[in-house]
Amino acid sequence: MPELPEVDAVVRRLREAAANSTIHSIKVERPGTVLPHQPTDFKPLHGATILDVRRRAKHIFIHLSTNQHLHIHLRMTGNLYVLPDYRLRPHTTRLWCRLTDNRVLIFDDSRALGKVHLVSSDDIQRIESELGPEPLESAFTPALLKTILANVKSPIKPALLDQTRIAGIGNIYASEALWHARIHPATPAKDIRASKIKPLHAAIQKVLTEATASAYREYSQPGTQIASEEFGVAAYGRTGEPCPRCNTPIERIVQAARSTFFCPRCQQL
DNA sequence: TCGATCCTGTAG
DNA sequence: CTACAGGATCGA
Repeated sequence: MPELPEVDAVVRRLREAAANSTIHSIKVERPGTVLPHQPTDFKPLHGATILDVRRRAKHIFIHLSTNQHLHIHLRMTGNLYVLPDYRLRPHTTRLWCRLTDNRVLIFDDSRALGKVHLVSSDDIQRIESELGPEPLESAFTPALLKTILANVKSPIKPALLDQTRIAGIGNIYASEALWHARIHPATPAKDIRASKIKPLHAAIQKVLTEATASAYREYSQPGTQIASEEFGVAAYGRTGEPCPRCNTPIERIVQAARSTFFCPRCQQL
């Protein structure tokens, strides 16, 4: 279940395994995965070479020698990896690409919420233009964060999940960043004190940087399942457990239909 | 800005 | 059995 650090690790692993490989054939096991396309739309890609694999926020783009791109979003449970033979694919495989060396690129997604679309360079430009800045790039400064949050009436936690504001923060690391910055998740974004902007910016980068390093280590083994077990979670999923800073029991609330975890003592309104 | 929705799997 | 899951979109 990927957030940005896991997507980044998946992309890196895939690039190493599949760049410069040629697609022998593509099989769509579940048509809903490729909607609005028809499975037959992928036939012209047979024989195409994978030029590169990259990501923008949580969107993955596989550039093909036909000058088309596979636009992949893993959503909640998607995963991408290469196996030595197509017969080894799990039953939750939604689409797979057999490569000319007989290895197979698997799009595995148990909940089937993820998507694989065939797009043009123009489509990619449009998709990217609707996304906020990458939280780990140098353009994302405390000053920019301040601008992004100004006038935003919604609570900070759901605001951090809005990909048009900042692109790449997900539910776990939003909770974790707010815990590190000692900000209550229900604080209206525009009301975050100026003195808290820098700590929040630092917390976002710290959490994502550490999670990325952790995801790289976990995914260095081919075929590793998605999970961020090595990353040291402070609050997420720890309802009732003591806050690592002050021992107050962590609480769970629901915001915009997503779970939020926080320390009611360290993170006050 | 909220709730429902797309799906399946797993934990309690 | 029910509740919940790390995402995103749609309509009310």
